[in-house]
Amino acid sequence: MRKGEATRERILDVAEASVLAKGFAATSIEEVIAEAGITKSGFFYHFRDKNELAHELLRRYIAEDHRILDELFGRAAELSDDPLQAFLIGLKMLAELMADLPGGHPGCMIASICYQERLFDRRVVDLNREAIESVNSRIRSHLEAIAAAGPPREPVDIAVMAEMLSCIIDGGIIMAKVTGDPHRLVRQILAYRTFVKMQFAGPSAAGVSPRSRGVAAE
Amino acid sequence: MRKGEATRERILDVAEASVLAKGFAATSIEEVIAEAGITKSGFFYHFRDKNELAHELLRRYIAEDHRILDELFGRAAELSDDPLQAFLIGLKMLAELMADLPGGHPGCMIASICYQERLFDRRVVDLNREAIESVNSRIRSHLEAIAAAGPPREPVDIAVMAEMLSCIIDGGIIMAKVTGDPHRLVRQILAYRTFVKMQFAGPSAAGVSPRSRGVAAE
DNA sequence: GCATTTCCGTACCGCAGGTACAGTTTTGGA
DNA sequence: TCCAAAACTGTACCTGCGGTACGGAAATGC
Repeated sequence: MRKGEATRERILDVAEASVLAKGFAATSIEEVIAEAGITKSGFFYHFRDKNELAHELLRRYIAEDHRILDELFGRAAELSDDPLQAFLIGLKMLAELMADLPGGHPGCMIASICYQERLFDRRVVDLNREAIESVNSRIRSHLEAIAAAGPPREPVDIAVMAEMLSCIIDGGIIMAKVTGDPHRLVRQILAYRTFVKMQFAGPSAAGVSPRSRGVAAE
Repeated sequence: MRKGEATRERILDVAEASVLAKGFAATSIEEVIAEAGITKSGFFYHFRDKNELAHELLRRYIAEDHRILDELFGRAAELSDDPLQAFLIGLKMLAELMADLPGGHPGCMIASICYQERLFDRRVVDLNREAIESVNSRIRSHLEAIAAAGPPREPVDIAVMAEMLSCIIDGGIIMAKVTGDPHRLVRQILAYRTFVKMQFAGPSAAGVSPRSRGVAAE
């Protein structure tokens, strides 16, 4: 039971790296089992077929993603009672997290699957949609709390601003991977942070509502 | 000669759609030639191997991309002498162009290749990097002209703001594809437009430098 | 110590990428 | 009109991988 879990995780680790580097179709089971140190029979003991591998790969990625985001913005909320400051702190911590990844972000599984839609059954595609909407929803709730204290400087839909972070991250990952410069992703997240700050706490908008000065405010 | 070109383009059309929907490895030559109405021998007459297909696919995509961007911002520049207004007009036209795509944007070839790096030789990978830097450079030149007339409200590197558009587009395409809602890409481009407008022409920054009122200003 | 879990070995099928090469049709130009 | 080049077709073949099937062995936990 415990040993089985470990092997399963090892298979998923190897497969995830391969999928993000070569795509799902080019991720050969032979290569995965060779790197994971098992046989083909061992692989098919853990996963019925390749499609189930994809499903579990995505499920695990989403769970980890949610865990990280919740912990990150949870800690940020402990550092400031003001929703805006907490969100800005969270964004800065997110940027630092990305900066600390050795070799840069390996890639977003959601984006990878998105560009190979036709390979997967509806369960995987639906899960992918739910995942991205779930992240959007989490971010949106933060922005709604911020907007409750005062309207944005320029009229931009809160939902669109929430989606923008997902776009910035996915786009930033691509930018970083293509150019070979991991810092590009970090810069983009901080640029988004500037956008949020300007929308809700720009110098000329100060005084509209009581904004506490948090550690992330510059 | 002319007939050969047409067949070649037809192959590339079919292959491009398949690559953006299933990935490169899963794009079977058998399927491409069936849809293009030729034989396998015919395919290998035009392309030495699958890697050359990838290279030509990317080359064609980049050329078309540059053509569209140049024409779009070129026309925008004719509508306003002010760099900021021209850029804002260009962004709005870009958003409209994306909104008019039937079935939404089919996907970005650069992003697709990025998530399958290890499949291709260095020529393709290098071309991909040059392509994204080239787009960044084009956008940056516009933003530099804008910044020359007055500093941004918040200190954000012009290069980062230029890269941000690429990120927004690539991220927006993914968001639109995964959710099945093409309009999400349009909204993101317009949100980026708002960011640029706020940075260089916000109401509280007015009067710093003479900004002409263009048709795209709201 | 015993059942369950966790894997190994082997043998096999079908499909697609890719190669090789000879032959055929189409096309554009002199 | 003819001819050479371009633009394919047809066939045959090799290789590697996804996937199946099934029997058995070793490790694990109670």
